[in-house]
Amino acid sequence: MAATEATCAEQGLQLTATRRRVLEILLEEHRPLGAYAILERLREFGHSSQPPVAYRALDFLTAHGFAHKIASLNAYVACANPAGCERPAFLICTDCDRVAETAAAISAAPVVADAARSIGFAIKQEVVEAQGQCSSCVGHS
Amino acid sequence: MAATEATCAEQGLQLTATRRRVLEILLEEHRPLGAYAILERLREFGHSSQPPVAYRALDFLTAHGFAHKIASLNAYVACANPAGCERPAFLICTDCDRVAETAAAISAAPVVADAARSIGFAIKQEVVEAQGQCSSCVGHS
DNA sequence: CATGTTATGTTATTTTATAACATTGCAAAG
DNA sequence: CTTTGCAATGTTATAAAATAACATAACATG
Repeated sequence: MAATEATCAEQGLQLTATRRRVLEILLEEHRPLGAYAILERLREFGHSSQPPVAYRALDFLTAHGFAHKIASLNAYVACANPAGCERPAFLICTDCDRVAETAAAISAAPVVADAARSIGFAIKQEVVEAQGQCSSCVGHS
Repeated sequence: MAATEATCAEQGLQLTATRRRVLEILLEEHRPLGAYAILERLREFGHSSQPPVAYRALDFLTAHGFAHKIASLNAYVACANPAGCERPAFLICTDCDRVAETAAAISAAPVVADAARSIGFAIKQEVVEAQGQCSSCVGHS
């Protein structure tokens, strides 16, 4: 949160009440939340709770790297490293729904990078989302 | 298609009319189609066109690796290598919407594999989707 | 104060996906 | 053969995720 505030101050970004509240909600739960789950939480705090409210805040947060969308879950998480977030990759536990975030430089997968090069594909962005079991859930099933 | 038929025969899977038609539709367009676009095409062929029809066929095709879901697009493509498909990765052109499929062994990204190992995360499946420009679209903008 | 810009509020709708239950077709067991 | 069970399909309804479109507010700057 502090890191996010600092970045916003530095770059002249407006961390408004709604945006801040959405980020706080994501930080409190440290697991992926759907936009409508976030909306419910917002409603508890007296904010307007129409879908665009949540989506606009999420657009802001994800555009600046303060939060990320997990495409395979249609859900959102706070960034684990807002100070220096680069090309994140996610480890999603299919048992407890928690998500670990790790850094993964672009084209972190050499096989993919090679394939891209060989067909002249210019990679701009990569979505890397691994699913499996986290250490607390391994063996529990 | 032949490869898919062979695999089904081998493994006792039923490539029924609807499932076959959906796969044909995906093969004809070789680009990602949304479930409702597929439904529209199905309707042209006199099939029932309620959503579950398409989703059930897609569930079958994706479960057995004959087609894949592109999570970042909420769309589906035919598998480019149904004979021996392993952990596919996708190169998605943001200009022309075409998708190239490449093989990417699990944990193809060493950075991610290392991170997973260090926190005891057991990877089962990876979603790797790169976005950028394909060779025909590079430069055109 | 007028003007432009950025953020919100609000209504409605679109797009994506699934729940739930009825029906059919077929193969194996009795 | 018939009935029992299963896999696939049909159908209705609804849930869940996302956006379009337009109105309003808040605020800095000329």
